[in-house]
Amino acid sequence: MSHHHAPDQNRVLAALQPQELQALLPYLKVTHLKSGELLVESGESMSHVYFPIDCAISLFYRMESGESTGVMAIGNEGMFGVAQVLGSDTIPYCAVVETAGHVFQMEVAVLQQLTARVDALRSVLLLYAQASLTQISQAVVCEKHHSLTQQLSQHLLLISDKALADDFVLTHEVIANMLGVRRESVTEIAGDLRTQGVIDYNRGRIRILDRPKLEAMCCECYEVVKKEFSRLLGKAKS
Amino acid sequence: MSHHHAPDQNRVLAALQPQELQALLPYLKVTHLKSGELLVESGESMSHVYFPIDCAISLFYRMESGESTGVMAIGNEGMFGVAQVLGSDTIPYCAVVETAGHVFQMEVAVLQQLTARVDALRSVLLLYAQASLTQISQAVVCEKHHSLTQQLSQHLLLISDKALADDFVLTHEVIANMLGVRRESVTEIAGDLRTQGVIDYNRGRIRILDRPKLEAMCCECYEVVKKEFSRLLGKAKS
DNA sequence: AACGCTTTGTACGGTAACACACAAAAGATT
DNA sequence: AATCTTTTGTGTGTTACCGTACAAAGCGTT
Repeated sequence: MSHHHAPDQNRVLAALQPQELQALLPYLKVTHLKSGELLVESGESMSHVYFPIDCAISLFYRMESGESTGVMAIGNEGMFGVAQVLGSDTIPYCAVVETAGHVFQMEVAVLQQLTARVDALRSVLLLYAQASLTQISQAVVCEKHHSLTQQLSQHLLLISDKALADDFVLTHEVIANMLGVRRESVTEIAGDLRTQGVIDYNRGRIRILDRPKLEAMCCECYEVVKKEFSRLLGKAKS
Repeated sequence: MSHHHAPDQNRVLAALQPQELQALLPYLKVTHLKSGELLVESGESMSHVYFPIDCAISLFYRMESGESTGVMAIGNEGMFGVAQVLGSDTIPYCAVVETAGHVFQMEVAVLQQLTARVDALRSVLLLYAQASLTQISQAVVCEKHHSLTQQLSQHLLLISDKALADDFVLTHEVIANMLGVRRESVTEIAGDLRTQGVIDYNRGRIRILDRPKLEAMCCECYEVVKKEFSRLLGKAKS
């Protein structure tokens, strides 16, 4: 991965026609996001939208009880800021960088103006909104019916896809938070996966050793969402 | 409730300015949907979109194992057919009528044309799409952290809101399917609620006796979603 | 080397919801 | 009245994950 980032490394941007992408280019700026960085607080309006390249941004809901729990993760398959495209300045969730990496960022106002004027741009962003709806819907199905083993496997695959790497920085604690379970439960299942030679990990760094096996362990949800993204935004490059 | 239905009984339609609503009127047709009716199969394209008046439409995912499980329910606060607005002809979920009632229906093609031309209409529909995203996101949070008692209470309130009535036709079986739990679990919790005088029920008919108490029993999620709908689409009439 | 912080490991009782099995009751059908 | 179907009730053992507590190990800092 060179230090130069092409816009088509993000699948939403890649779904645009060359001329629309050209129109966007002057307003896209590559930035690096640090792990744990808080992008926006629940209910606050934001200055930029983000098109991830090789990082994962997670949305969290802060419960009245004080704890927070993950809602979804966004990576190179999508964008953070659909709400702004759909006409809402804020969302009731906060956004945190789950794994560090790069993004294309763009000012909200600029995107909104372009979206209003350029039909083809709007079409693509709305298709992503729909893909996004499917992604969350499938999460509802998944957590109701699938075991923690399946969910953890799926989450590791998703993070791997977003980080563009087989290994990434992520503690059991952070995963537990995202999946809405105890840290100890993650440790236990992760231990099983390690015993079976599917993954390895050490102090916050996880590596996927046997991807096919990991895919076999996770539920249909992973594929359902993946297919829907391909259908709506076109096949991924890799 | 008279036999004549005004468009503003649906909150998405009610959010439109008078002139936009006028433009839609010729294409809206009131229909009655029977309980259990299958509106569209997973992956099939549909001829109409629906703006519910006093019924609930549920989305279901058919799992590879054969069972199906609820994803979300749609009533007078929304519409069935956002996917078509966002540019997708199909979704990977099927739609079933959970409680019978009336809808405004409209041909997909007509809505798509109007949406493309009329900015104000598009704005409102996209705001609903965003509200919809919040609704599902909150479902993810809810089923992870809240007890079945809370979820059942919430579901009964939601159905009551959609049916525009304190009592409605709904068996434990159907609720269980929607919430993704066993029928026996629903029977047990519902029995508790009945003992406490919060609800009463009999062979498929449920009545809410003490709404305030029921609201007290359910989690914050109900209010979070309600507020977000109000913020995006304006306050409800009632 | 000593200390502290972060991350991971393990153990134990508790509980909410599960799977399965079957009974009872209320309407519907003949 | 007898039968059938749908809906609801109940009981028994099982399981996945929880809450809590604490130990061990890895890494950084001084």
